[in-house]
Amino acid sequence: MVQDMALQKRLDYGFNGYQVPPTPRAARSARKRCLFKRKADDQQICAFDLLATVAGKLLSDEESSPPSANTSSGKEQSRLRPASGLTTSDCSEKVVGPAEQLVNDDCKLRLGIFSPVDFESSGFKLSAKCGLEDGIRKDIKVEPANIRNLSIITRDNDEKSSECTEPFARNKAIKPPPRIGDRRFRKFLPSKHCKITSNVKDEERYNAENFNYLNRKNNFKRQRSLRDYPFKRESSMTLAQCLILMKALAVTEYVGPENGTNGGGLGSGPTQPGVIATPTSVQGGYMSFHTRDDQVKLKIKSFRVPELLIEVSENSTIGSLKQTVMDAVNSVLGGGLCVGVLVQGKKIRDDNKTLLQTGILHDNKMDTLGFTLEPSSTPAPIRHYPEDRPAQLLCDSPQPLARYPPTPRVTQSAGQLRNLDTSPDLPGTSFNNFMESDHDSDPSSPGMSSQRTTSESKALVPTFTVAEVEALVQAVEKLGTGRWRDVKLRAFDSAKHRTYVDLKDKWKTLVHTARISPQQRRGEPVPQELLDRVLTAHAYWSQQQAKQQLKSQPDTCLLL
DNA sequence: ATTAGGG
DNA sequence: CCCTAAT
Repeated sequence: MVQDMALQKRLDYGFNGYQVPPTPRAARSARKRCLFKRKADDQQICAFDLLATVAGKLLSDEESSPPSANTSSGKEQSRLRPASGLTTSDCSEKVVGPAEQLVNDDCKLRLGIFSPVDFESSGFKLSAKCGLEDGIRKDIKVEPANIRNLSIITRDNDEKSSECTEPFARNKAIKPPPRIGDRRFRKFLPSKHCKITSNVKDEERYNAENFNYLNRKNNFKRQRSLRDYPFKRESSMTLAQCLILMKALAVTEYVGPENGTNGGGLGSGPTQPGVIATPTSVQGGYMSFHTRDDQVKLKIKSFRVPELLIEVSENSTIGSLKQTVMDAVNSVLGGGLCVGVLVQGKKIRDDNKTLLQTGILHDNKMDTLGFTLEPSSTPAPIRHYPEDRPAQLLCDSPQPLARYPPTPRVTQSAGQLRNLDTSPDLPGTSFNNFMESDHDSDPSSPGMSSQRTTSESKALVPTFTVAEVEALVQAVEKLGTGRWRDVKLRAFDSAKHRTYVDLKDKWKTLVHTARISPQQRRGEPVPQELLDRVLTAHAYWSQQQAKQQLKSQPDTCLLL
């Protein structure tokens, strides 16, 4: 069948992501790896060097536009989008070998052309790892840049650090990452030891996964807290009040140019908030473009969602309103949006203009810089029925919703970020998204104050992102539906908060989602293409299973 | 520890 | 997601 061939093609994908071990077993082997690593320092190819090499190679191949202040211009951005279909495997497979081979034409093609700033501003970043188990292995991967729980940390030779024995230690003091967005990429850098850490505080989870009784205990606790979590008693609020509450800030913050050493960022530098004109309905998405040195550094705290029409009855509960807005926002996001840029209220249409030409300078006033989300095709009016979603619904799925701050907030995910880029299909394959936060205590302040609130307050993300779904689908396509542990290892090894049970469950719901009509679907929409693949893969593997069973018991099913 | 499936 | 039974 044609479909089978298509599937088979996809199944041929390889994968070679690096892993931060999420399971105890993997953690143990990681320790082994690390021990080895300590002894093998000399042979070890620095991950950073590797990156530098790749980047430098890419740059030197790209004579037309040397990196300069202009590199983040629209012209550049048009090239930022990695070729769709880029996967970790695509890269890492190419990457094994001497540095020079890292970037052959093929790989370059797949990677797209990155300039230094692109690594962070394009929404993707490169990272690398050296793993030593049986020989030297080098993996490069491309991942969404807004993944926060992974950082490359350069280290001196001192290996006393706990990096290996505590693979999940929070790295609060994230040292300034190697200057990725930097023309120094053209050179090799002095060898430093890089490590990739996960931002996850994971002792408890580690234990929980390790021991059933602990698991139970934790589950019990969690359930209690959820049950006891009172749904906000805002029900008396009028709809109008609520809408006021939901008004978005639409603030663009300008963070001054980075002065080298200080990796801090959020609090530093002059901030010149500017409000975009007349917000209508808004979701407080968050994303940030980080660039370095002479680059403009922006932090976009929210986007206006255009043409978002919502109809709700005044009798609706806050809960149903939240859900409605969520659904609406998500459906718009899922439908693909374009990002528009406003400077002084004027829309900049010329994508080829540089920031410089547009007047977006690092020392400029940023009070008039704005971004918009624009529907790529048609506005999606969304209507909702008054009481079809009472507040109890939220209690049914408390995790994602219960903690939403008053302003409905859609967590900016890798997948959504991609959507902003209107890139239709871009499988990120390694997911280390979303730091875990266990602040059971104070869900209150949505936080505008301190250094890290913005990024960390949206930490709790139990819902699967589109990018994760992509990875899951890809893994299942290759491995089948009966090998969740392998799926986990293959595609989610570094995503500690996804257990194989999660993956299995997600697959179940995916299959279900794919079977129902699009209208009945809720939550962030999964691209139809993915759902199709789900169905195809599911059918394929079901068939395989059936065949296996037939083989094992041929006599029980006799053909006529 | 994993897998399969019901709730 | 949770829970359980069966591997």
